[in-house]
Amino acid sequence: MTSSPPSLDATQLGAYFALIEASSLLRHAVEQQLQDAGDLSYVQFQLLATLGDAPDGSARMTDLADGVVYSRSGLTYQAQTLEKRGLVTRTPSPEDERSTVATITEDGRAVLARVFPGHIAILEDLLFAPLTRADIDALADILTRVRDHMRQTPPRSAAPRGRRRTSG
Amino acid sequence: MTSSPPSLDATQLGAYFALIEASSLLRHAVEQQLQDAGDLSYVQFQLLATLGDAPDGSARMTDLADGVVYSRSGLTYQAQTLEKRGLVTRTPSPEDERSTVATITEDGRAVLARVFPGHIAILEDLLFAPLTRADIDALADILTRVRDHMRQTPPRSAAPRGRRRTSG
DNA sequence: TATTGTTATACTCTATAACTATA
DNA sequence: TATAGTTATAGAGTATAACAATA
Repeated sequence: MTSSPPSLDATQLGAYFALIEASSLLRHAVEQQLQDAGDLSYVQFQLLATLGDAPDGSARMTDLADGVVYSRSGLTYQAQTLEKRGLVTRTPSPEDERSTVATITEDGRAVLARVFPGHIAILEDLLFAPLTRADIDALADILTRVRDHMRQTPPRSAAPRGRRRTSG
Repeated sequence: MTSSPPSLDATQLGAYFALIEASSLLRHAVEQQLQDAGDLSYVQFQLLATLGDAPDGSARMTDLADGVVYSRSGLTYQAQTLEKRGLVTRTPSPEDERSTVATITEDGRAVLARVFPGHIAILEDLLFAPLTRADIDALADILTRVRDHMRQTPPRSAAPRGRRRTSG
């Protein structure tokens, strides 16, 4: 009874389920490791890593929220948590007084450094171990395209407020 | 030892980030749709879908927990929620009095049916739209291997009680 | 008026531990 | 004693709406 197109073929279904389950298992394992090694949630790690990757260790809250979290209040919550622990600082932006700039601290970088090795070890063990170099190349290529496409495609029920700013 | 390679190459990093971000965006979009169309969380959908897929619409709680959820109490919680809504029933197993068997109801199947089209539409739009047939084949192949590998690899800190083993 | 960010709040989800009951 | 499941409970995380301040 495949009336309309309400159906996927077996391969599509397989890709979907495997994607969800693999990412779910990976995420779970990584979260455990981050918690054990650095008392960090995954989101917190993403924030620290994003800041640590920036040239000056800083980023505007909005940009952080765009890349990592889905709601502004969620980011505020996480930033507060990190600030209480002294892993980031928040200061008003000199250029735009409305903006807040988050900056990773030395302690923040230290936590990041403490957490990285185990993080990478899990990726090696869980994600890359069963893959060939060609697999990894293909996976990166395919998923990068998917991600870029998803970023461009606005959510069905676009929030009344926040826009995805990739439209530039 | 073997803490030697505390670094990944650019392609590995790309594959990892793309995997996390793509699955995260997809998950988010799907959760939104499931919520809107059927007032279901993703886990609840997974439970219903698993039951709906079973020959008799039933499964033991433990088996459900193994596939979908990470803790028993979490499954109990979700099963209760679904039961309150009349989407599943729970009955003691005749074979093993310790076990509980969850069964999807007609209403449960109806919700599933109501939710499916939109679910599939999102997958088409977000996940498959930018991919060729060959991409999808490759993705399914690679991620299936990854998932199977992850399933076999036990979590680092195994819970004192529940083993994640499919020791059947 | 639009944008940036915070606060208050409510809610969902998850996990741990203690507990019951059956094998 | 080991397994299956529930309950109590506590905590983390998220989102919405109201709010304040700047552009």
